Amino acid sequence: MGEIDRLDARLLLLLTDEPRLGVLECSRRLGVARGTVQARMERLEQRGVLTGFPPEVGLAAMGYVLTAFAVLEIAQGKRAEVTERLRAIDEVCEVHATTGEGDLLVRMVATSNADLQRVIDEVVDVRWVSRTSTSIALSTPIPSRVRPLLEKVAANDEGPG
Amino acid sequence: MGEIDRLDARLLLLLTDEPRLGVLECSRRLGVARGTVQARMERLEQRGVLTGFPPEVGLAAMGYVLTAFAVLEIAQGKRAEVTERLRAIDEVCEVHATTGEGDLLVRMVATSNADLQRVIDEVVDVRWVSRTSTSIALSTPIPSRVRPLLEKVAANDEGPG
DNA sequence: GGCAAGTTGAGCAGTATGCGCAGGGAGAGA
DNA sequence: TCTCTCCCTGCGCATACTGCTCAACTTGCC
Repeated sequence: MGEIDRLDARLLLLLTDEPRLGVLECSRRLGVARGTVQARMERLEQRGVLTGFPPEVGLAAMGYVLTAFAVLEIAQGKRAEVTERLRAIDEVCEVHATTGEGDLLVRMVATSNADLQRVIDEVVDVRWVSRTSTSIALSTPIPSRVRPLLEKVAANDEGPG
Repeated sequence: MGEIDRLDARLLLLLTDEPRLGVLECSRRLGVARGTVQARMERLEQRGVLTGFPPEVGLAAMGYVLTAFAVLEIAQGKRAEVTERLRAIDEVCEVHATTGEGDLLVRMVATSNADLQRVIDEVVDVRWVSRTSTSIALSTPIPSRVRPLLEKVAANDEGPG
């Protein structure tokens, strides 16, 4: 089912490194026929492995130089309501529902300390949020990455490619 | 400097919705000349606003159905060492250095409960990690998004576009 | 043996890309 | 007001890629 073979992984790695590569160029680099690459990409999309090529936006370059995380505790059974309110806050960039001490993990961005204060206030003021704990991201030693997982498959001996 | 005008924002929104659009098609949709779109994209890349079009990989479809977050407390002054060790763990997908109770926020993935146990153990066993607190992501009500921030600019009255 | 799936190499029409160039409009400064 | 610069526009060109189709070959499996 959710199996990715070596060629799939090599293709994804190639696209990770040079996302604007065309199908033809990929086929040349991988040493396979163009149709094969086309077919692989279609299948990867169908399986939900390759979900698209969203533009990666550097928020810092847009002025959103601050990133913060908040852990929210919320009233029992109010997760849907709270997330809806959070969705309406532009600066909220990501929300996960989690086990453990907190119920929601929120990532948000802001342009300045004052702006961050405003955003945090908006988040905290959401109804049914009972307790919050906020941390500012000082740096991001490891930005979001998938490469190592792909490399593991690409290095595998099984499968063609 | 880090200013994005309305046209830039509309272009980024367009690419967010349909990332594989070509320059020509973008120019048609935005009602501007092709050269303009080319120039805008180059400038956005130079400024670091548009950093690329990385393939978005559905980890769940690849078998990594579990996501977990860990907050690590580490020994004073050992951030570099710890992040280097974390970097070597394939399943660690993201690390932020934060203020507050914890020092590092780690996002990791795994294929099963047993696998997650192994990954967590690897993370926790990193030297200089003194205390950890782990949460499993049950769902992701708001996946990583930038759209609202772009829309805010696109809706603005200032600037051409 | 025979079927199904995947890969290959080829071809074709349509279309996009990178590049250059001349002209025009808007804003800054003398 | 004149001038300079920056940006957008519209055009054209040669090259290259895309989506699609086809027949033929390999592989694994019933």
